[in-house]
Amino acid sequence: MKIDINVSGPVPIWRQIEDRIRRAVASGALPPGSVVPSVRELAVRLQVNPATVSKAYRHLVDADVLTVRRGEGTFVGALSAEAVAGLREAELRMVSREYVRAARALGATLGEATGAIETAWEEVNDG
Amino acid sequence: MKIDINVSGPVPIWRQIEDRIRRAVASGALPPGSVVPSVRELAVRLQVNPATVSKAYRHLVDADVLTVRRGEGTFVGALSAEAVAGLREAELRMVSREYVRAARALGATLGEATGAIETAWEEVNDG
DNA sequence: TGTAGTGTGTTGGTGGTGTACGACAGTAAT
DNA sequence: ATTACTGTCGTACACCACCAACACACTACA
Repeated sequence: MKIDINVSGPVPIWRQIEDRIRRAVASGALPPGSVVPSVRELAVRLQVNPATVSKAYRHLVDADVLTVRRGEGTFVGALSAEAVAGLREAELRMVSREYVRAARALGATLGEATGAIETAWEEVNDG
Repeated sequence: MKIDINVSGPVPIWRQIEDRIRRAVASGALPPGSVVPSVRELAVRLQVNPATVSKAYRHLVDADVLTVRRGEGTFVGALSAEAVAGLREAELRMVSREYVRAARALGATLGEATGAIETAWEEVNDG
């Protein structure tokens, strides 16, 4: 469980946390039923207020991704394998579309767009 | 010159405008020396305040992408062809890395990542 | 030559939304 | 009871977007 956030920039911290957790669940790195870092622990690790982390968790609870047992901790919900797979596919589709939109705006061809991905694939270190 | 913005959502309007203009310049749709829509005109078209557009333009001026001739209008700076190409490449590299980071976080393979791009390429309508 | 008119971008003041914080409340175990 | 953990509540602050008025440049016309 490794999370790094960008404090500056337009996207709120709690949303960054939400996205990371959601992706971790979708990827299988956080299996259903497993425990996620406590609000305080993650807050300390990210140099952030507990309430900020709590807000991200709450959104994920509303989306049925996490469940909270007060006084005990926060856990990944009891999602079926299909639900996890669907979550993953939906996430991948979303980021793909976003990238395609940007690439088209730059006047890139499909080959150029995928080529840029292959190049970036080497450069980006594993999370 | 066609711009659509998302009023809701976390990313500020002025930053959306900044990104669109920058990409238009990088793609060659807005050649060096050409005139960009006036602050007022774009403000009316986007249903937005002139000061908001002005803020976006000012950022692009600071980045040497645009130049302002007060009383006359705002123009794309006198960038060389290499500068434009560099701008385009930098932009493409940035969005590529962002996508790769997300795809890796989802545990996707390179083939799956590029495949998702190809799928999305068909679905996304041209800007 | 000067003066009004229309175009341009810019500035100070204001209201509102939402973030991130410090302090608080609840629960389990010792 | 007390301790140490959990998640949550009210609030100050920052930032965004709006509004109105401003400063500058060119043109038309008398």
